[in-house]
Amino acid sequence: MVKAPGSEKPSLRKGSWAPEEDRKLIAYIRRYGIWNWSEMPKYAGLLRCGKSCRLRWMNYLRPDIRRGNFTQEEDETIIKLHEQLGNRWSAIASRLPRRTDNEIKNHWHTRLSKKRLTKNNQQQVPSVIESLQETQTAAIFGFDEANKQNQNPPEILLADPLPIVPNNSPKPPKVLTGCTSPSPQLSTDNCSSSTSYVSANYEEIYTIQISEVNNYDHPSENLDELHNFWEQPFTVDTLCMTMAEGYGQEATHTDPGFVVSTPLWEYQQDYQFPSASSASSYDADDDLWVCF
DNA sequence: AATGGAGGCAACCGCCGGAGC
DNA sequence: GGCTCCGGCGGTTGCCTCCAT
Repeated sequence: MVKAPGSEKPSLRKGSWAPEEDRKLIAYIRRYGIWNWSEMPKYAGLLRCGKSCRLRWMNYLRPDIRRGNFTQEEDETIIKLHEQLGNRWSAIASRLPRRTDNEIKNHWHTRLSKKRLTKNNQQQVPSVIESLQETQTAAIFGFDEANKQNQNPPEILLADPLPIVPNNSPKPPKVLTGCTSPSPQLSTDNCSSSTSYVSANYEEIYTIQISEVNNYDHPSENLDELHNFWEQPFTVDTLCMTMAEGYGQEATHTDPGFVVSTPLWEYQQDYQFPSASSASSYDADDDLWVCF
């Protein structure tokens, strides 16, 4: 039996992700959201399995991930939670804002388990851990009154950064109602030194080229619309599609219906939202800033 | 400067549970 | 109830970098 030309499945790539692949994945998710991991690679022009894409996004490319060294408070929290929960890394990660289970797991195996072993051998119990067991850990999980600027936002502000398309949708939707990747001027405070090209080239990766988007084999895409979207510079205005845009209208961040979800806000903390004129408000239920 | 070992971490693998049919 | 698909999770692997020799 002879296979028809082109009928064979292309072999899937494995191993480290190239910057090009990262850009494609980010561009696609920013455009269409997450609708089906197993189908997504095909449309995004990636020779990767869906699981690989999901892992890459969840553990590395998501804009709301904090990277870099763990603080002592985080270490102590992990140790404490590990005592309570065991190896349930996802449960532990859910208590540590912006840290992934994979990162915590690696950190545990490479640093904390040894550290803990050493301490146990010395028959010592860290006093800080004891105090943590007795007191509320709000200072770790939310704002610290004494040092607000260096703390993570409250957990409630860290909603999923991207619109989720219902799984039963056979094709990506034409229009999204939100787009919340970070601005290019990311803080490098939390980036690890040089462990990965992504840390060093984070900004570059978020600069998506129009040609890459054009390569999407997407049946329902309007390329002109795509051109317009990607030709715009990265600004607060253009990073956020608006409800008005959903109906084919132009809009800016001051227009009624302008919506920005908090992950973007998180990266734009020096941005003056129009709330100063009481024309907008934060909707905690939907995790959005809305203009009126 | 070359090399080998150790550590760190991104990514893979296999399993499991839930949803849909 | 059984099957399939998909997403999530934890264990593990293997590559890369750093550092001591």
